Amino acid sequence: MLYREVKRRLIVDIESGAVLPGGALPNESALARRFEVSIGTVRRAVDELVADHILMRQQGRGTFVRRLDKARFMFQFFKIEGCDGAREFPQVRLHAFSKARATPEEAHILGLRGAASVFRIDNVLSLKGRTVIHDRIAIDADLFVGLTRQTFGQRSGTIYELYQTGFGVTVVGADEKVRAESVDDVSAKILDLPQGTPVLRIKRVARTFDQKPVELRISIVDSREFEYVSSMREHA
Amino acid sequence: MLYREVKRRLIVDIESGAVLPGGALPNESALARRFEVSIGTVRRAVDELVADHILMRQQGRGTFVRRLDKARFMFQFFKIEGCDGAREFPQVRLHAFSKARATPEEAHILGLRGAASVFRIDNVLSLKGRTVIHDRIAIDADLFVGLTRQTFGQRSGTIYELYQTGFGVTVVGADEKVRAESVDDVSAKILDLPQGTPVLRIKRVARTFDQKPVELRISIVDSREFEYVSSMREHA
DNA sequence: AAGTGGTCTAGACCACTTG
DNA sequence: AAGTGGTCTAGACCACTTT
Repeated sequence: MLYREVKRRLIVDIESGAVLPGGALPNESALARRFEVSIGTVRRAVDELVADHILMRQQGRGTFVRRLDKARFMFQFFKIEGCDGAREFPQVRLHAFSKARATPEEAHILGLRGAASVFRIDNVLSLKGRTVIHDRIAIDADLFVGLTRQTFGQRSGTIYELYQTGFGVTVVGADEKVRAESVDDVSAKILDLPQGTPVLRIKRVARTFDQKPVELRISIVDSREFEYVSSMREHA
Repeated sequence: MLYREVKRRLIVDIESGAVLPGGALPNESALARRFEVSIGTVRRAVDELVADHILMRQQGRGTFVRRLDKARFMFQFFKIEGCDGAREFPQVRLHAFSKARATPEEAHILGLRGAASVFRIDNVLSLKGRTVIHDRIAIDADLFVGLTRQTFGQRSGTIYELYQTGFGVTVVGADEKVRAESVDDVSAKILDLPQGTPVLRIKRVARTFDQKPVELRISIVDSREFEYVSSMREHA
């Protein structure tokens, strides 16, 4: 389990900002010397971080910390696609931004104390020019100090890229629970749906290292022309 | 990529029945001699097959071909759980069994010629004593020669275990697409739901080695008290 | 005690990228 | 040409299971 220790120390380097997103790690022999292990052990630790989508290797160039850019977001976290299988990056519009006391459920899921504050962000996402997703996001205000409607609205990349480069919060995974329900009045208005239309309700808990929850997101999806996809296999 | 070749040859052994589900592989040094590679290369091939849930290693005992038993089915393929996170093996009741011409969609998805036949199997699944899932399964009749309502109904384990031990078809992965819709009349009756209740409609394509599709399954899920869960991370 | 998989090492050689 | 990651080898030593 020596390689586990190496992996842990590499994660510390990433979390602490010693190596920044997009930046290169020292080469394998340097890491082997520093951690006093063989190159094979370094490789095994890096292998896992590559499988976790944390690092990226390029033969002949080096090993880099992956950025949570569009391509990766689409690949790892965006599971809505057209009924014909077409995948497309959604157009995102900020619908509401506020700071408020966490609800008991939010506090419980995000692991906050009772009196904590959260930022609440409502987004409306469009695919093929149609408004099909209504996202309600809640994040710990103490983890994203200084976040404002402006910094959020003016971000250049994905939301998770903003978390990562602006606040040092790297989302590494998420759990989702999906159910069918009749659209509520608020989402019906946003998605321009008749009352009672069946929609998907997706509850996502996004996590950073050590499975620590950092974001709660409820997505309401008009699934008449788009679907939620899930693949159950390891290697593609 | 030598280890890929070793992996391929191990898969041939499994598909051909040279090593049966539950049976042991030769030990690592024997495999290394047979394939004329080093033990490390054998290990890498086996590592991937273990990650794919095809093989299982037990230190001190050996390496075994995994059976598609309940435990594995629950872990890998059954994604419905209670809203409280409780997981339970469903009670399954055979509702209908027939053999018929494949519809164009079935033929396309399963890769059959136009005139092919399929078995159609309707199952009703219960959790916590409540009927919550209606499954409609279609499989290539030419792949499951000799399957009857009796052999199906009298199976001892899971459906996928029957495929594996009875017909040499090992399901190794699946893709699912989920949408919300109003329950149709047939499923409404089976699930005892009022007309128009929102339900999940899950379309699963189960695949064997080389991604070959072997089963098409439509599941209608009453998601009022149960949810579809999906995890987006590599290592647990 | 013998046999199995689990981990780690040390190094050779190759493929690719950069200057 | 020099430096990087990618693959494969050969073997030591450990932990565990079975006999």
